[in-house]
Parts: sequence; structure tokens; C-alpha cells
Amino acid sequence: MPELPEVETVRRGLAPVLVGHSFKRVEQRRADLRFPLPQNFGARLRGRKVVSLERRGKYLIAHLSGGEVLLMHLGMSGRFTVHVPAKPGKTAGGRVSTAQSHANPKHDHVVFHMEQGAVVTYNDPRRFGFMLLIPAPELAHHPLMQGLGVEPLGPELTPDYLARRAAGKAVDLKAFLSDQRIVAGLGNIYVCEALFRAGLAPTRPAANLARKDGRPREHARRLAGALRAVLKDAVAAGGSSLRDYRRADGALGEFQHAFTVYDREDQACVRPGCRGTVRRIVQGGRATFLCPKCQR
DNA sequence: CCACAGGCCTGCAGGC
DNA sequence: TGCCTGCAGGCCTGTG
Repeated sequence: MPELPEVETVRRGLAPVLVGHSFKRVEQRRADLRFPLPQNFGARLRGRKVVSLERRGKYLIAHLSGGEVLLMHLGMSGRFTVHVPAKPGKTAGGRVSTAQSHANPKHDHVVFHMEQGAVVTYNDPRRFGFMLLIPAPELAHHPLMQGLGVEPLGPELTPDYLARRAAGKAVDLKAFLSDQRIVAGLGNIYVCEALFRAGLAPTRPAANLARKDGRPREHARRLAGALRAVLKDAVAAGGSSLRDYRRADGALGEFQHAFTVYDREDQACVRPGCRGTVRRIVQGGRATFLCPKCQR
């Protein structure tokens, strides 16, 4: 389930084999993912160099020579696998990947063959992910980019920002934080985790963050701090559910072992001294996990 | 067989 | 009228 920490982990893994390198050949094994792939996708990428690889929210953005941008989203099940060929006379190269090693090859939809030999495979069973080619000047005005909220690990995520955006909102905190127009990159897992760290109930009205007087204002501060902390920790752990590129042994991202509430229904609250039990509720048709004793 | 997982868009209905 | 809100549904497939 790629959310910001997983996408950032993917970005860091892909950057060494993509940035500064050109596409030698691109295999497109089906016409569409969530959207149709760009017309003449492979031909348009061939020979282009990747100038930089950035992340914005859950999007990966590869700036290409020739003035176009490759905009990618992993949806729910998108994974990249990197295969680096052995150097002649050196130790064997290997498979270093973000993917489960048993990923079904029938869902390998796009394969990038790079000039220097790296092979980058995009696998996506559910095909909620996508790739688009956009003229660079249009990126900022693209509907998918337009209106994206602040980067939670950047300087713009402040208590004031949260309070201002929450003002007058009737939605609950779960929906408020899940809205990519407020904060870009959060998904179900990290919304649950951040609200636990902040000690705030997911059912609480977002508008309460906006009150300037007294304790409620403290909530916006706690929430901003919790969001930053949980995402920073998760990025440092290499994400939660993806293999870490930097390891040849294929160990899992470590953060899934650090979940405090997510997927822990009926288990004891991790907060020392709390005798509470993690509960699962449904909000907006999606599971929410919380400790009712810690989160008010 | 079924429910569920989750990102994100669309459509619809109700309220102010 | 038009916006905000909260639903449900759809896209997909693997898993239990």
C-alpha cells in the first residue's frame, strides 16, 4: 500500500539506476493501467535521459530530456523491481527490488531497459497505478497536480496551516487528513498512525483544530508534530510494506513492525500504562484503527 | 462463494 | 443557484 514513505523509498531506490541514464528500450506489455498508457509510449521514451526523479505526495515525477515529464503513480499494488546486470570481471550483480520476490510476472506491465544495463520492471496486479507523459510546462497545471496539499515533511506543514484549512470543515479528522488537497501523501495507514501519536480521535470534527483559544489549538500542534514524526520514522525504516532497494537480502521495509494501531484490532494499546484495546471502526467505507482510551 | 484490502475518481442525494 | 458533505460504486486482483 504505497503511501508517502513507500513512494519515497521507491524514489530513492530508482534514482541511482534512472537519473543520468537514458532509456534504451521500453517494453509496454498492455495498453492500459488505470488510464491508457501514452500513445507510442516506448518510442517516446527511447533515447531520453532521466534528468531528475522527484516525489510529490504519492506521485513520482521523472523529468526527461526533451522537455517532457513522466508522471507515475503506484496506485494500490504498483511495484518496481530493479535488476542490475553483473559487471564483467566483478562480483555478480543482483536483483535489488522494492517488490516481493514472488511478484507474478504476468502483472509485469512496463519494463524499462536502460542504456547502462539496468532493467526496471513495473508490476501492478490491480492496475490502479498509471504512467503519463506530460510536457514539462504543463505539469504544474495538470489536474492531478493542481490543488495538491502541502508536503508533510516540508516547511509548509505547520499547526497554523492545519488550523486554517480545517476552519469551518464539517468532516472528521480521518477524512480531513485523507484528503490529498490538504496534505499530500497520506493514506489509510499513516492517517491512523498519526492520529494515534497525536492522541486525537479520528471521529473528531476537523473544525476543532481551528479554534484559537485554549487547549484545542494545542491539537493542531500535536497533529502537525505527529504527522511529521510518523512519516519521518517510516521513511527512515524504508517504508512499511515494500522491499528495500538498498538491501541485497531483500529484507522487508521495517516500519510495518512499528505500527501502533494499524491492523492491530483487539490487541493491547502499545502506550505504556494504557490498558486500552485497539478498535477497528469504519469511516467513509474504510477501516480506521484507534485506541479509544488514548485518542479523544 | 464472499468480504476485504486500499487510492482516487465519479455520481448522486441531501442540507444549508 | 451552488457548494459542501457523506454516501455508494467502480476500477482490479490476491488472500483468507
